[in-house]
Amino acid sequence: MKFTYSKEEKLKSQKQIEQLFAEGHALVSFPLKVVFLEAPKNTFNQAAFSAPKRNFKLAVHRNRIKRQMREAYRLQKAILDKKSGKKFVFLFMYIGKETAPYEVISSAMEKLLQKMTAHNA
RNA sequence: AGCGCAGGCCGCCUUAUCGCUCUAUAUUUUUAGGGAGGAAAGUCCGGACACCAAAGGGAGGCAUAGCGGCUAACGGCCGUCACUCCGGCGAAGGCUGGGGGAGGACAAGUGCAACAGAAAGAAUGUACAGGUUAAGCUGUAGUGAAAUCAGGUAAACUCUAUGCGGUGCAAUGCCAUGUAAACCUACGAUUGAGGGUGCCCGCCCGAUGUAGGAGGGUAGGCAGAUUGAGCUUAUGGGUAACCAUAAGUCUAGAUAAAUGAUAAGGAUCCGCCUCGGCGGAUACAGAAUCCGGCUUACAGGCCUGCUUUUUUC
Repeated sequence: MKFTYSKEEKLKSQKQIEQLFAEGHALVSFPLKVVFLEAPKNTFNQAAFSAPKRNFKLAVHRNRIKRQMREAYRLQKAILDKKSGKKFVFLFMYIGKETAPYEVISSAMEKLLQKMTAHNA
């Protein structure tokens, strides 16, 4: 297993994102929240990351949060692949009001991934 | 040397591991190299470029305002003068150093104005003198920068001169994919529906058309787009902004949006203190068509000029 996160693993389709909001399930592990949905047609798991402009006015802060979330996902996404070949789309959101150290984001991401694995098993 | 003011410059570094993106090279995932800023920000001016109707006339609106220069252009920059502020020298006239410097017109109209004063444009008071049938009718005193004499003010309306067409890369062109020349309603076919990126005129386009409804589909790629009023150095011209010539150089190019994450070490600053360590801090902030400016934010450090204080000679 490689710790990669390339273009194929980014969620881009606006249609899929709309569907995700409409039909997806949500899980929370502060300060992160994830919305996910099974996507049988996909050949990869696809993920997107967001930090709301309402809580983080500066682009620098939003960039940093998204980068840290992406890094945490990249290093720990192997948890998802242990089970069946089902593919999913995800949207990770940062719901905290202030920036957090990387360890906090990393451990929150780990919990989320394990919760999802349990939910889908 | 310290403090203050003004201006300019820099604005953390190295290594390792795991990743992202672009370009070459390989051709099946190797190898090599590039990868945020001085403000990338605010989107306030000016351009390049693109389209809108040949981008034409008018109304309206906006901007600028001593003089000279620079520039592709500007509301920017440079120089300079009137004026003005702070300091030094001098008895004084004045000389000198630094800072500010939106500064056309109040001889067209309208408006505004602290204090003093009876009164600052429909108001003529008090005292004295003159004068008359009578009367602020005349003069002086007093207030003030200014009193039937008019003055000040235009970053007040306004006037004058000059300039400005509009919209912006989500512009625009091409390729691919998909659907439906389907259905309903209204209007209309040269006597013109409707449209052409503010208004009026003019002009242009315009018929299997136009507008609306309901219900579907696509929302990918390429060009624009990263070589440009480019950057560095040298020489020459110019007080300067800047210009000319020569040589060298290629320096981000993403698109649900790369430029990162983690660890270790170092540097600078601050605090504690057992003088060797420990703890903390390292700002403002993230390219999106590209340039030239302006404005605003900024830990810490360096340089230059001036004022002032102290010490030494």
